[in-house]
Amino acid sequence: MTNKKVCVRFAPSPTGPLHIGGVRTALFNYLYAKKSGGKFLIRIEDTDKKREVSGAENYIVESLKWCGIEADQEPCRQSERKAIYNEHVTKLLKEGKAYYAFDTEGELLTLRENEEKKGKTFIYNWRNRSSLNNSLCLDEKEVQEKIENKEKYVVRFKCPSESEVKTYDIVRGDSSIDSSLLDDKILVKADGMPTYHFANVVDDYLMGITHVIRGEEWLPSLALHTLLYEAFGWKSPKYAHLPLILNPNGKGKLSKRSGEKNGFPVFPIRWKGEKEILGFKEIGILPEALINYISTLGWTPDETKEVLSLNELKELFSLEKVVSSSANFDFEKLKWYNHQHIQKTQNDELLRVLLNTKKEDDYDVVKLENAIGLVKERANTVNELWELSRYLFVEPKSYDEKSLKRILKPGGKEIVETIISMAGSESGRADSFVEGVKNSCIDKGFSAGQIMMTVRVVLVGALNGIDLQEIVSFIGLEETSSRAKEALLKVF
RNA sequence: GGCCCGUUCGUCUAUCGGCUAGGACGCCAGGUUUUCAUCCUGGUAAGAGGGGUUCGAUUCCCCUACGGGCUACCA
Repeated sequence: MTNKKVCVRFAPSPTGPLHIGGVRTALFNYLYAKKSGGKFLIRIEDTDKKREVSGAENYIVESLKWCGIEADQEPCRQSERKAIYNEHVTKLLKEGKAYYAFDTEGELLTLRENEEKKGKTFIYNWRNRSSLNNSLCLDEKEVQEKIENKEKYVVRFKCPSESEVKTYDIVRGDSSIDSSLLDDKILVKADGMPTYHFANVVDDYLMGITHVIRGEEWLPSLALHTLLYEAFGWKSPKYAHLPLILNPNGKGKLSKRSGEKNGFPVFPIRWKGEKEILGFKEIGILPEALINYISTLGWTPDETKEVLSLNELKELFSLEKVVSSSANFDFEKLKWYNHQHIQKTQNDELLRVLLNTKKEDDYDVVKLENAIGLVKERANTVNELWELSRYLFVEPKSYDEKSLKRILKPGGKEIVETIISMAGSESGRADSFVEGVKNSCIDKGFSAGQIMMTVRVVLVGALNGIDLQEIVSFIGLEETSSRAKEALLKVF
C-alpha cells in the first residue's frame, strides 16, 4: 500500500480579519503538513461576493506570515475557478444527482416561517421536493424555457432519501447519519457561484487534499460532503474536526466582540476596518508565544515540556492527540507563555520587535538594548519593556505616596545629600556607588533599609525596579546626582 | 423546535478498566531579592447527576442535566 503524500489546506473566507480560531485551524494544518513532510496550501474561499471584505485576504496571509505559517504555494481563489465548478455540476446534473430549482428566496422563506409556526422545521428534501418549483417535477421543456428566459435558478443536490451515511473523523471516530434528515443543499447559487459545500469538495479533490482539518462547526456538513464524494465516485479525504475555541467564560465562540469585552485581542495583527482593532502583535505578544499557547488549545504534546518553539511543535504534533472538547481562551496563560518566550529571545531581537511596534526615537538604541537585557525577566509583553525600563532613561516625574512616606522619614534629607556629595566627588566610583552610600550613611547611624529605600525613591520614584547598583551603573554618576538634586528640590 | 458534538481542579490538559486522579496557568503561603518583579519550594482545587456492564469504573453502555455547534442562494 502506498501512502499518498500528505496535502492539507487552510481555507478561510475573506469576510473579515482572521481570528484566533482561524489561526489555530491554520496552525494545526501547517503543523500536520510539516510533521508528515507534506504540503500546506491556502485556498481563499471567496464564493460569496456580498460578504467579501476588501483587504481581508491580504490580512489573512499577512497574519499567518507573522505567526510563522507560510504556504508551500501561492494561495488560490475559488472565484477564479468558476469554470471548473460548472463542469462538475453539469456532470451531476446529467447523472440526475443534482437538479435545477426555481423557487425564490421569498417563497422558501415563507415556507420556512409557516413550518416554524407549527413548531416544525422546513427541510428542502425528498419529502417535499416533488411539490416545489424544480426540474424534478417540471417537465423538461418547461425547465429549458425557464433557463432560456434567464429565470433565476439554483442547482440543488439530490440527497438520497434513505441511506446511512457512515463517516469517520480522526478526532471523534466513527459515526453514521441518516440521510433522510439532510436537505438538498444548494450547490450553485443563482449568481452562478458555487456554495461552500460544493466548491470545497471539488477543490479538495482536485487539489489532492489528503486530510481536511477544520473547525467543529463543519461537523454537521460532514455527511453531505461524504455524499458528494460518493456522487462523484471519488474517495473521501480523511477528516479531523477541531474543537471550538470559546470565550473565557465558556459562553459562545470566541468572537471579535468577546475580545473587546474582555480587554484582549482576538486577532493576530492590527485590523484596519471601520474601527482600528489592535492585534496580539501590537500589544507585545511574540508570534511564537501565541502559536505555542494556541497549540495547547485542543492538543497536548506527549512530552511534559510546555514552552515550545514552532520548530519543536512541528516535530511533536500529531492529529491523534487532538481532543474533542472545546477550550476556553485564557489570556493569563497566553501572557505566561509570552513571558517564557521573551526570556528565550535575544535582546537585539526584542529590540527589533519593540522598535517595530512603537517608536520612541529619543532613546539611544544601544542603551535600549542593554536596558532590555536588564528588565526583560520582568516583562510579560514586549511593550511592557518601555515602562519597565523608563527610569533608566528619564528621571522620575513624580513620587508616589508610598515613596514619599519612605523618603520623608527623619534623616531622609541627609541621605539624599550624601548621594549628591558622593556622586559629585572626584573619587566617586560608579561601579560600587550604592555600597559606598550605604556604608557612609550607616556610619551616620541610618539603617541599611532606610538608606536603600531612599536611594531607590531618588532614582526610580517608586518602590520597585531592578537592582540599585545596576541602575547607577546604567545611568551614571552625573545623572544619579542630578536625580538626587531633583528630589531634594521637589520633596523637601 | 430538529439534528449533531461535547462534559476531569476556576482555566488548558494527562489518564488508552486497577487512582493515594498527574502536570501547567491562576490563586495562596514560605524562601531568595534590604524594593517590586523574576526565580525556587510548598499548598489549594476536579471526574455533571442517575442507572447499568464488570471482581473493579474517570475510563465502556444508556438516560437526564448542562454547555456548544449547525439548522441561509454565509462560510
